[in-house]
Amino acid sequence: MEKLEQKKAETKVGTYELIHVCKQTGARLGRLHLAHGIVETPIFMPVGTQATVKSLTPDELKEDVKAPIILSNTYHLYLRPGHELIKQCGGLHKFMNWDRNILTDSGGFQVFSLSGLRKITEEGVQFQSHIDGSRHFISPEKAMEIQNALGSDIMMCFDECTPYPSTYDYTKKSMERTSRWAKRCLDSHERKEEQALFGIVQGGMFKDLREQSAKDLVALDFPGYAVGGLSVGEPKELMLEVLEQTTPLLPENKARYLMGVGTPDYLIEAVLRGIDMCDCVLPTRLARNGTAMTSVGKVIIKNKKYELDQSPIDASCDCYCCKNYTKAYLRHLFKANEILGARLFSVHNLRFLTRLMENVREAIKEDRLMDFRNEFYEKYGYEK
RNA sequence: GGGAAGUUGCCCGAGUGGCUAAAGGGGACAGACUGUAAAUCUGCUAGCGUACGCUUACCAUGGUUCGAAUCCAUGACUUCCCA
Repeated sequence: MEKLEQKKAETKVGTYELIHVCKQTGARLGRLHLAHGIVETPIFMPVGTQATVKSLTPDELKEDVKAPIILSNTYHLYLRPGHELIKQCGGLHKFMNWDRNILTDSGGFQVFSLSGLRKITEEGVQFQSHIDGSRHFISPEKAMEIQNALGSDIMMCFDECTPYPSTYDYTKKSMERTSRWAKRCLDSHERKEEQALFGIVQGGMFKDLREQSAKDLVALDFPGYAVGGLSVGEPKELMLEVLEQTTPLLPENKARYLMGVGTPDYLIEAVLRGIDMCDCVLPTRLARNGTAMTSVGKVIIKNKKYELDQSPIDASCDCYCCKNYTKAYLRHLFKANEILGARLFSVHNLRFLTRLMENVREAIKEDRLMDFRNEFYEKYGYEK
């Protein structure tokens, strides 16, 4: 027992342990060693931008969803309540009462999504707060300082999520800057023993730029790598093509994280292409907007056809929502704008994706991920 | 019994002569959402037609007018005030 503890302490944070490769597909089953526990991969990570997975308690995330890791966000927590405040409150885990792992996004996505409010230079990004319009400057060093203060288990490099579509020239310039920023992030990261810093591959939809980006980042030897700049509006086929070309460029002994993907089909396709981790706001956002993800496709609960439906959202689901409530009742909650509806759907959608990944891991272990995929699509109503 | 105000599409409500099949809400119906500026946003809501369009529409009936939801008369109903 002592020996095991010792071994655990010696395992560097961010260490990826490859357990098995699916003989049918090449998909990876693994374990990611982090400061707040081991994460079995492939994994879907719920997003809790503002130090809360919207509408859910940590207990619900643990017991109902069964999430070992969640995301939070550098930019948002820096603006409100402020990373120094969170540090003074004992760090992000204590602050939000979450004792499992946290991955913090760097704010790179906000460079993309708040494009009307910022200006990018070599030094960093000048932002105007979306809350009060005040001006702020986030550099790679600043993003590291914030994430060090938050104390997340996985930190992300400060990058630019290149918009789609972008020209070759812009994408190249942006990708090269992201590479230079990655080096600066690595150099200014002060808590390497507790916090694993992941690099982010950019390069838009251009093969040679993806190659260059991967090469630049791999040379810096991060404990894990993300594929960024995908799922930003490009067609699915293009996205899968770029992903398929990008993951082989990443080291096999490191975790690979596809950022921002969250529909069941994208998750499965990502795993098939060698991805170990995904995150997305989609399940929680859909939940609040009244759409459930189910094994037979999505359910827009406000539709009239569910008015008297006495069945659960998903009969094959083991979540609290599906074990206790009918579609008719859930429809009523959403029509009446009752907050419980958003909560129950959030539990369900997150559990649905978490369970999907549990099943994916099981299928990889048994070398039948392609069969699983085909069966899943059959029921879900996707063409293969 | 006397006086005043009012009656608009599923509901509330704007509109006081042509630009009105009628603003704006709400509701209903449908859709979108992918490292969260989102419990948000979009479409649609008289009938028929893909559409130019046609038909029926602003309490009822009659009238004025080239033209009426809008002006006049009568009736019905609603609300308020005084007895």
